[in-house]
Amino acid sequence: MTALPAPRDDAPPALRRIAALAPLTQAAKAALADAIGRALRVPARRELLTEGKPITEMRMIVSGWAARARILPDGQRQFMSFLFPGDLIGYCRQPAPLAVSTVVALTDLTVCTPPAEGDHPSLCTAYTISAAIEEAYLLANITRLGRMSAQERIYDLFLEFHERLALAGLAVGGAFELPLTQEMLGDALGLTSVHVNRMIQAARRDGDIEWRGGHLKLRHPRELARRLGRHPTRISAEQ
Amino acid sequence: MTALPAPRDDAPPALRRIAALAPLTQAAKAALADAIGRALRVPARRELLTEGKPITEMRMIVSGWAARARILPDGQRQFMSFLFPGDLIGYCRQPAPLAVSTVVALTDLTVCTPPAEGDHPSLCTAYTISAAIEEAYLLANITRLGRMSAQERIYDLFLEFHERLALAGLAVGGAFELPLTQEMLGDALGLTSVHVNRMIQAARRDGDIEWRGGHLKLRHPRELARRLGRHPTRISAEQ
DNA sequence: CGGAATTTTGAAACCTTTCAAATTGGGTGG
DNA sequence: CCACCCAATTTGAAAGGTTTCAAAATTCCG
Repeated sequence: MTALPAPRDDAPPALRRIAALAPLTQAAKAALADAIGRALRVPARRELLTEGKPITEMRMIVSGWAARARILPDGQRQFMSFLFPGDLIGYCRQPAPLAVSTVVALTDLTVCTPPAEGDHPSLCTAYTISAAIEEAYLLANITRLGRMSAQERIYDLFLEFHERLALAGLAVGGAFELPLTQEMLGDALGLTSVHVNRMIQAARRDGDIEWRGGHLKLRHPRELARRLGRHPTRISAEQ
Repeated sequence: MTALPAPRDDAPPALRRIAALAPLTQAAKAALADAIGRALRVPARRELLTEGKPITEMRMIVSGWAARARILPDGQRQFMSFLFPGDLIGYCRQPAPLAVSTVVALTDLTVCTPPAEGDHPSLCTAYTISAAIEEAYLLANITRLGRMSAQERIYDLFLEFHERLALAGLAVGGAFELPLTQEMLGDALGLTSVHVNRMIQAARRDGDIEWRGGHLKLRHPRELARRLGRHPTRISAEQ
């Protein structure tokens, strides 16, 4: 009896995510794995892109969390979206692109320079799908900010984290590492850290979440999603 | 003495906008003008795309206003962005795309099917730039919703309208046609129509705007932009 | 001209922010 | 291994901005 080739659950999260977006050829997988193997460290707080400055190179997050942000004249900060392993940074198609948002490392990161689009058509498809998904999450953030209460915003963002991290194999059973401060959550949700804190405490009291030591567990992700009327993000009819 | 070819200020606004994004070949201009000439009417309130449904064809707004929207389970509506003459609808690169937002006609529209990307490389560039600009305006909306007061949101959105309409030649001297109800503004700004109304009245009292009969005039656009710390949207170092 | 949609007004309730200060927690050096 | 320090979390009270719910006034359109 011969063993079937087992699905590689031990593949790097970044590779897992990209491979989940579009079927990759063996060559494309190898090229991406190679790039990931040569990833470099970036310390927390460092900017990978700065709003208004030219974008010279595409990057991919290999490990850690980053955020797209805008800084207002008065120093306030607004996060546009979060970036996880497998997410692209500076993927643009127009000539001489300028960054429309700053990208900042929220934790210590490792980032790599993924294979160029031209080299592997199957990777090109995955990059395109990745960009489309990212736009969908921008829209989700607009809806959160425009139409949800503070409590709903927090739950909805946690569910988004869960959905996205699961794609890279980084969330199991409603639980995942959450290396954010309550102030960072506030920067994403348009709330003060004080109010985020109060709503988190309410969520704990209600038995909806556990969050200690950088580890978050959603007690009833399904039921929470139902309460919020939240649907999984889909951008393509395929698969 | 021979007359120089004068810039065609009488070109259709949609063509003006696209031509302003990237230099177009004569053939591309002709093809686009031809498409615009065969535009069709779409009545107000009609949906041009529906969230979750397949996208079959690309469109371009020739005249009128539309919006990208999401409808929540409880019937609330959130506008993601507005679409003006020269803006693209359903321009996607991934296979079998599904609409991530509904697109609804806010006024009676005319829309056309613009030339496919493959036919004119210069148009492809313009489409790409158009998509990048649209993303920048999504980010602007996130910042508005997350970090601005009601009054600031209204001013900032009006300045965005001015900037975008000017590109198509539809705004002069700080004034333009604004065919929105205060409820629609609320749907974009995450506010109730009642509060939009109160803030609009305050803006009138302060002498910052005039708005009657669908016609809006910003009294001091420059000074208003300065007060808000608003910079023009730039996505490319070229031009 | 009539009816529907939109704008306007008021008062009270509600959610979120603000400002400060106290407490907790994690990491570092002695 | 403990003490210390800084960052992050937590708490309270008061102020503030926005929503809610009606109802009235106005405007637009057929």
